[in-house]
Amino acid sequence: MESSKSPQSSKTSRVVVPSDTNGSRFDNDNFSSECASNQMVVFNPEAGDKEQDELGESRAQKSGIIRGISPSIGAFTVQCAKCFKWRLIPTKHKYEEIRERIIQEPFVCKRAREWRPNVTCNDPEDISQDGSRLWAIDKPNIAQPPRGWERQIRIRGEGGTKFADVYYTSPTGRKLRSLVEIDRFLQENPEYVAQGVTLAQFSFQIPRPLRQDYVKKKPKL
DNA sequence: GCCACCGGTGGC
DNA sequence: GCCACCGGTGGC
Repeated sequence: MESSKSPQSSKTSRVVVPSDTNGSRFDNDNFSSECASNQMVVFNPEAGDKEQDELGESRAQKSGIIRGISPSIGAFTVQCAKCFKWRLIPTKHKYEEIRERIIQEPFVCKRAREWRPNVTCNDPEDISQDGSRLWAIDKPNIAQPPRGWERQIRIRGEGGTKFADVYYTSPTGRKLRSLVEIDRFLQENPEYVAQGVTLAQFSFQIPRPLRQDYVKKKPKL
């Protein structure tokens, strides 16, 4: 019944998930063979912000991350490898720091004490997998961007041919869309190379949508 | 005129 | 078949 999703005015844009359908599928059904602890997610809070009020930290996000940096991504959250609860990460920088070594150092609630002194696996999760938001599963172990550079993820609208785009903004404000462009930029601006910036510090891997039908299937002829 | 966004495709 | 890359363009 869900296979025939009609795009309905995708004009509404944004990346709000239609909700319902299957909220239970992700519970603990089984993140299955895949090691859930490796998965990191960014989500768009657009649809609901109830939980936001209950969390003191989310305030900082609201003014900081959401506003100024990326309208597409509302917040960053990581799943505890032990209890499987989702913990909000207070800053993008911290998120990127965790993501960079998520495989070698799986995230656990205890680590959230860096910004939430007494949190444990017994505390309720910061955010739940209800269908009210768009969840994007990020790729693990992506290098942190060089100092002064910013890596941005833009989630595309539902029904498109692609889920998201990644681009980097240089310290000078230049937006770069591919490794080819990065490489060219570095050649034209050797001072960054002198600072130690290398191509290996960049990745254009995009996250995957939790809902597979978010992206339009191939046209098929 | 610029740029954020989306679609198309060539190469793997 | 997937995805890295880039061209085109509509909205500001």
